[in-house]
Amino acid sequence: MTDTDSLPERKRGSGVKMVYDLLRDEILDLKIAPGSPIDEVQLAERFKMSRTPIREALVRLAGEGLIETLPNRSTMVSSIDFMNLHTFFDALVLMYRVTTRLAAQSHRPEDLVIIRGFHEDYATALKARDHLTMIATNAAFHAAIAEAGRNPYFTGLFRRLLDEGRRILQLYYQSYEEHFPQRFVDEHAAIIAAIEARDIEEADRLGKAHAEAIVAQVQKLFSRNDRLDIAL
Amino acid sequence: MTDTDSLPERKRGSGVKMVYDLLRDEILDLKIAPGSPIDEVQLAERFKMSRTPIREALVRLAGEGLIETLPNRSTMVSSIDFMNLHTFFDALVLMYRVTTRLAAQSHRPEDLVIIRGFHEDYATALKARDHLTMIATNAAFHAAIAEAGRNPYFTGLFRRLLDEGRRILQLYYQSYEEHFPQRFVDEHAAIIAAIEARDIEEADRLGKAHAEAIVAQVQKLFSRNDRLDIAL
DNA sequence: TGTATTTTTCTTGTCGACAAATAAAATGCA
DNA sequence: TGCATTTTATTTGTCGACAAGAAAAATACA
Repeated sequence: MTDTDSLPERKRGSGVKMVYDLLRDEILDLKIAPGSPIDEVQLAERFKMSRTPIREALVRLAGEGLIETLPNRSTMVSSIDFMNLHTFFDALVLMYRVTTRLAAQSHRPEDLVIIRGFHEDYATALKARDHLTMIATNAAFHAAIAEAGRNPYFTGLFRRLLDEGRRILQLYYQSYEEHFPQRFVDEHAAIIAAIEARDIEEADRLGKAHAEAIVAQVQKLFSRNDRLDIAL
Repeated sequence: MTDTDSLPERKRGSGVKMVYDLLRDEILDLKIAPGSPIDEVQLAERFKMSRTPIREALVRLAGEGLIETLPNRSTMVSSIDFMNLHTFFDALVLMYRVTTRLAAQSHRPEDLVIIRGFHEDYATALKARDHLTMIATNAAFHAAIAEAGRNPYFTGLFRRLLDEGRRILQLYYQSYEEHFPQRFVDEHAAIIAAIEARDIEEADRLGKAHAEAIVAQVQKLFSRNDRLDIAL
């Protein structure tokens, strides 16, 4: 509830970004449930600004598929399409491979500093059993690898996939609390090593294996839930 | 100049889409040159509506990277980044492969009808030597193949790449008027056949070859221009 | 009581106006 | 004349208000 208590003064143009960033995080952290309605007026009151900048932020979020807008009617947080999760996984695995591969090929020394930073943040969050931070830093870690590959088209799609993945992993850890795989930290380390060694094929292989391990784990959970649904 | 003379009456909500679509086409057909400034007020007068819907259309175009907005300053058509064309080609070739492959795997009979439609439109435009239509229907043809693959993530990125490709091909044909490759029509036909036969590997191979042929041809031109630039 | 129609309420899409930020022009000064 | 500073002009970002559309509520009617 203490969102914008601090500064009633904002710089011109910063409002949109603020609303966009905050709403985006709330959606990706599942603080707003998929399907929830989004009320422009309510947001305007909350951020103490007019509906115009709110609307612009919403248009941008809609452009990234994070919210859906029914003309003349409501706008709501995009629901997760469980029926077509496989398309998501297909795209995710391919982008893991491509970005890791390109990073091995095109990275510069300074990229590795950033990547290692997120790697350590992830390990720390894992030890602290802090799901939210784990998920966010994991996404940041792989996004940083993609950036090191220096292909904005791949980076753009991959970011979108990682975002969607944040919501799915959030769901995952909510229903499956026990599992905190140290294994993923080790795999991250191996990926960094392959990138640094500029071993493209190895980076590709590790990226693929890493992605498929995550996908398999998530699929295991959801298939279990599927069976449950049928049983009920 | 006779853009919106006809209907001064528009339906609520249609204005944004209209401006968006028209501006998008003008950008992709190079009717507005990259780097050109975009004036909100001017557009508002031209379409006889207030700046609000214009602005929303611009925000969406910016979201797709077709225009660039400098805060508090001007907004202009995105320039083509010739220095990093290779990232574009990398992404394009991969998406050609992936989408053709997936189409061979997942298409339904009705998809082929649509694909064949664009195929014929393309052949017709080629015979008529109508560049603009050629380029647009070529993009539509491959977008239709992507749709048949039924992976919205790939389709989304591919559409973006095909859009950007429209601008580049436009440039290409402007400076290199002679070449109207019948070859591409034949390759399209071969791709359709592979998709229909559900021959995934062949579709992949043909998609890759087709993409690389186009890339090679465009690169040949631009490398020639590069040399010219150096000579001057 | 149940269904069709009207009325009301609520949300969105659009508008015109104003204010902040920047660029351009004008002025001052050496 | 050349440069720094002030003034003006232009353009963007934000605001409050209003009207169109759709959903919900209320009413009429069988």
